[in-house]
Amino acid sequence: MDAITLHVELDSQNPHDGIEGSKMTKPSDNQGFIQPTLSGPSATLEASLSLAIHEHRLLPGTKLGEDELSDIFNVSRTVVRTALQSLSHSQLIDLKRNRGAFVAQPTIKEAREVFEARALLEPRTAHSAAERMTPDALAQLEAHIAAEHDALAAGEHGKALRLSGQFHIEISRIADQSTIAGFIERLVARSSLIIAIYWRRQSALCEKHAHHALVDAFRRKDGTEAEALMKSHLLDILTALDLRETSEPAGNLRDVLVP
Amino acid sequence: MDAITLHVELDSQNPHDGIEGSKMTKPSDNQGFIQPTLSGPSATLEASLSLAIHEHRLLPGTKLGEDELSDIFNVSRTVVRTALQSLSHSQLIDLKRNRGAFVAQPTIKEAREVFEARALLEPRTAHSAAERMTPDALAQLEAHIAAEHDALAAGEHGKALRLSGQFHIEISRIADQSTIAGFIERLVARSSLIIAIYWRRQSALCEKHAHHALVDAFRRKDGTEAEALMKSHLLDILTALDLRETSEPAGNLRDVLVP
DNA sequence: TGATCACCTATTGTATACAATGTTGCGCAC
DNA sequence: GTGCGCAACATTGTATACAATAGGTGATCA
Repeated sequence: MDAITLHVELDSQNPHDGIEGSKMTKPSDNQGFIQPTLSGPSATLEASLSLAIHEHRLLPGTKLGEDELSDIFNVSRTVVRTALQSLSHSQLIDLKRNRGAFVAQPTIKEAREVFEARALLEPRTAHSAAERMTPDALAQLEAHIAAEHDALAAGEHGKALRLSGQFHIEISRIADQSTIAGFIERLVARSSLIIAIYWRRQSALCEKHAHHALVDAFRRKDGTEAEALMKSHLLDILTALDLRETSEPAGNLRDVLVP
Repeated sequence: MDAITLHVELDSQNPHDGIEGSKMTKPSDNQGFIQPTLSGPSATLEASLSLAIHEHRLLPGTKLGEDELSDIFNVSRTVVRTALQSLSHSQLIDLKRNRGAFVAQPTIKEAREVFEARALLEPRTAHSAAERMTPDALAQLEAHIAAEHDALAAGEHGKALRLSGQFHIEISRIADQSTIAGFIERLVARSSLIIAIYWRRQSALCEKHAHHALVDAFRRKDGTEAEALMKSHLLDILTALDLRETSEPAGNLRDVLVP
């Protein structure tokens, strides 16, 4: 039930390449990190891994060997370990002692918890954001939606998924609540893992409409409407997940075998 | 405005001593860590530092030198760095590149944000906890309040403060929302720093009454009442802080000098 | 006497070597 | 043939040595 091989291609020569594209086109795109926790080489590594996870190039359960990563990025294991510890704190990866690092596999219970927490934080935050909305912030959100659309049109589903998550983070940043924004950032990150595991719709993530509606509410500075829209948007995502207990990988053997 | 010397005495021989007392008497007392992020020696170090910060033996701004800590705890700097990075993620310490680790000094803005986040999360969580309350959990909370009382009576203000914060964490754990509990844990930790900096009442933290009232509501499984009590309790703490802008250490020099 | 520059020291950042642990595969016994 | 146990291996945990950087201190010059 674990340890898918590391099948994603990570640029060995210049790890910056992977993020440079989006960074150049949109200055606001800081790879999903509101407040980078690290600096120096390990920050680059952390960003690359985080990006790959957000874009579903690294799937839940994938083992992230220290030697493997240090080879790929041409840094020492010390740097790799620093980055892995950081990602472990963001709950993007599980760090098992003497076993190694694995891309996290949120359980169904954790998935529910994540969306309960989001339901508690994000609607109110959207309300605040609407009230504090400025022309600049609005333009930024509109540009963001356009980028989402472009990515989807180009068939870059991973990038589109990451951008759609980042949309939520930018809203929380506009609300000028960096503490809550940090929490939402973590929740969005885990949501990406949850979607990777439990998404059931055949179609791609269709958040275009919901995000457009939100921006409309923001344009009118209609906090109440934004709050309601965010609430239903989160519910939409949640209902598109298959969180039936049966899809769990049989953690409780006895319950499965003894009727 | 920074770098108070490391004046706290940390047991060098057996770092476990500091936490052993409360751990033995109350099995539920896991030093404030709901889900320990580290394991091994660095976890011990992390726990000791976290404890010292929660009990205000380590004050905001205190520099935590790597060599100093590795001497005190008889571990290598590698282990120390791991613990410091972990604490940095909890925002209990600031890690400044090439400068070192300092016990965090939340700004006034951050202090407000922390309590806004708590106001968003904790009342609803208390509501859930009340509905899910079991006799065991209730007994645990009552024992916790008794421990708070004992610590206060013994003049152990630091311990009392830590326990009063932990009370909130235990409530969130009873609500069976580990994700939200993790957030509340972080918020409580930062609240401890905020109290260390901005507390203005001469008297000690008088949370006895509020916590008792909460337990009463829990006993009756009155979620609505618990929610309201928690809300006003948080407001009480907030109003006991001196968050006037003037007490900031003059970050904006121009505003101060040019009338 | 004051300020500026350069050097020096103290401290952190990184790499590597060694120790410890978990896993896997093979062989042996039953 | 199956199950157990041991041993070799791969991988992570820890310690230490070296490199790099920032801050402080002293000297020198205006």
